[in-house]
Amino acid sequence: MTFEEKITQAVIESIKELYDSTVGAESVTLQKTKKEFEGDFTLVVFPFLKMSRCKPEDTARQIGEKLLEKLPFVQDFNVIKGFLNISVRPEEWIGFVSQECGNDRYGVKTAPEGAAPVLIEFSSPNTNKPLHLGHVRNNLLGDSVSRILEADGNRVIKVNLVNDRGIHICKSMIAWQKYGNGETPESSGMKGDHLVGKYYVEFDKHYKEEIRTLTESGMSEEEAEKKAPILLEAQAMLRKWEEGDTEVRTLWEKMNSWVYDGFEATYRTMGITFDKTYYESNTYLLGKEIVKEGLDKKVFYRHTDGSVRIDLREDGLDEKVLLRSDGTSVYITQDLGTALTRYNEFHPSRMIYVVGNEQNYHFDVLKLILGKKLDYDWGKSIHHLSYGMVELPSGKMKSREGTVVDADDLMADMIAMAAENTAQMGKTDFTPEEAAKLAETVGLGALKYFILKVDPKKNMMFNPNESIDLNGNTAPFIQYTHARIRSLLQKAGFSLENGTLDSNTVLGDPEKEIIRTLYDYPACVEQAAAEFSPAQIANYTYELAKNYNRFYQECPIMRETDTAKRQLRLAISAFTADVIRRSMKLLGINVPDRM
RNA sequence: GGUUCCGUAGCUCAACUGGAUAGAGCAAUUGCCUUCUAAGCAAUAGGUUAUGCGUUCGAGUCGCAUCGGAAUCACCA
Repeated sequence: MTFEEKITQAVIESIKELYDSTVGAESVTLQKTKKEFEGDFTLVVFPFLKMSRCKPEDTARQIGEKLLEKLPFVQDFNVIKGFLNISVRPEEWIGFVSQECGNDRYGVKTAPEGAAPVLIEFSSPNTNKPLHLGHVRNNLLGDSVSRILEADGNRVIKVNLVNDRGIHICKSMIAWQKYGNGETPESSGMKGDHLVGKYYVEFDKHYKEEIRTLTESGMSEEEAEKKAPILLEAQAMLRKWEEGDTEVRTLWEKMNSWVYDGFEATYRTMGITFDKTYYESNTYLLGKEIVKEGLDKKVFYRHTDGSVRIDLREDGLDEKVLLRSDGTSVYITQDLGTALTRYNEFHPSRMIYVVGNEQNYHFDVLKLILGKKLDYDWGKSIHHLSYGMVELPSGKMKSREGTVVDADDLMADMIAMAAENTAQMGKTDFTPEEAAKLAETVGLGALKYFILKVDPKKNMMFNPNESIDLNGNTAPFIQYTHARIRSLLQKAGFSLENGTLDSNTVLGDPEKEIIRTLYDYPACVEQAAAEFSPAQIANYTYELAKNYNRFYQECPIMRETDTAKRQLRLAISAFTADVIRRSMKLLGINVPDRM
C-alpha cells in the first residue's frame, strides 16, 4: 500500500469520526506538496468544509491531528489556508529506497493469468512509398503505448494493417513497367521502398505532363485529369488485379516484396516489431456480413440507388455509405469487417487504433456503428488514439512539393549529428564500433524523445535543427545523466546487494527531492497507461534527470566521509539510474552506460 | 457553412485532470571545470494563459460567445 492510499483511507476514517460524514476516495484530493512548502503530501480540505462547518484552517488542523494519531509514518503537518501539508518521517523514505532500490519489478505490474489482451494497431503504411515523418510519430506512439500498457499489467498484441492494394500501388507499378527498364533494388542499390516510391513520383510526373498535353490540345483540365492515358492504364491494371490476372499479380507481389524488405529495415532501425501483420488485399472484402446484419436489424437501409447506408444525423454526423451501389466495399466496410475478425480472433478487452486525426470522423462513425447502432459490447471498447500532424518550419509536408521528410534519411541524419557531436566534444576513448553504437543510441533517442514528449493530440512542430541540438529537454541529456551515474557507481564500487541502508541517516533537501521523484514513478506509469500518453513518461523522466543533476551537484558523493550518508547517496544514484533506464525503455529509447 | 481539435514567455513544450505565487528548455546576459563526465549546475530577465462573460471557496483547465489556426465533411483509402 502506498502512502497516498494509507493517507486517503485515514482521511476518510477521520472525517467519519470528526463530522460523522461519509466521503468517497474520489473526493479526497491528495497531491504532491509544492517545493516552496514544508511537507510531502498535501490534502485539499475545501471539499470537507460543508461537513465540518468551520473555517478551512480549523478543518485542516483537526484532520491533521487525526492523521498524526492514526498513521505512524506521519511525522508532522502544517496548515496553510485550506491546504494540509503532511510530512512523512525521513526513515520511511530511506526505508523506501532500501526496499525498492534494485527491485527490477519496480513500477511494473504483471498481467493476470488468462486476462484478455489489449489489441493495438499502428503504423499501417501504404506500399507505394517509403515511411515519412508522419509515420514516425505514428510508429513511435504505437510502440511506446504498447510498452506502457504492458508495464501497467496488460498483455498487448501489436498489429499492423498494410494497405497493399488499390490505385496507388498500381500507379507505381505502371510507371515502373513503362519507364523502369527492369530496375531492381539490387541493380540500383536503392532500398526497395524508396525505389517503388521513386516510380510513384515518376507516375505523377508523366501524369501531369499528359494533362498539359491534353489541355493544350483544347481539352478542359477537369476532363484531362480523368482521361490522361497513364491514369487509364493504372485503372485498367487495378481491374486486372481484382480479376486475379497472373501477370499483374506477379508484378504486384514482386514490387510489394521490395517494399516490405525496405519497411523491415526501417522498423528494425526504429526498434519496432509487430505480433501480427494484416494485409488489406486479404481483408478488403470483409464486412459484408456486418452490412447484412445491419440490414436485418434495420439499422442500415438500402437506398433507392442500391447502395447501403446508415443515417447518423441524429447523432450529429451525416448519412454514410457502407456499400456501393454495385455491391462492393468502401473503406468503412472493411474496417467494420476487420474489427469483427480481430475480435473473434483475440477477444481483446480493448482495441486501440493509432491513426492520425484526419480520420477522427471515420472513427467516430466506426465506434458509433459498432458500439451503439449494432450494440456490440466489444464495439464500445474501441479507442481511437488520434494524433496531430507533424509540421515543419518550412510549412506542411507535401509529397508533390518534395517537402516530405523521409524516415530513413531523418534517422541517418540524427545518427550522423550525434556522432559529430561526440567527436566535437573530444571523447576519444571509444573504439569505432562503440562510437557507432553510441551515435545510434543517442541520435535515435533524440528523435524519439523529441516526438514523444509532445502531447499526442496536439499538432507539433518538428524543427530538424533543434531536434539535432542535443541540449535541454532531450534524450541525450537524460542519457548523459544515466551514463554519468553508471560510471560513478563503478568508481565507487557500489553494488545493489549492499543496499540495506541506515535509516537514521540525516536526509537533506536534495536527497529528499530526488527520492520523492523516484517514489512517483509507478503512479506516473499508471497514469500514462490510462491516458495512452508517452508524453507523461517523457516529461517525468526529464524531471527525474534534472533533479538528479541538482542533487549530484549539491551532494558530492565521492568526497562524503560519513559512510552511511555516502551509502545512501550511492543507493539513490543506483535507483535513479535504474528508473531512468526503465522509463526510457517505455519510450523505446536505450540508455548507454558510457558516453 | 456544419462537426471535431488546438490557442500558455520571442521560439519549442509542461502544468499530476478544478487547487497554493502558471513551470522547463532554447535564444539573451552573468557566474562556476587543480575536487565523482561542463552533453552539466546556479542566477537574472521574459506572462492580463487569444478576448469577453459565466459557474464556485478557487478557472490555463468546466460552460457560453467572439477572434485566430488545423483537420474533416466522397459510392478515395
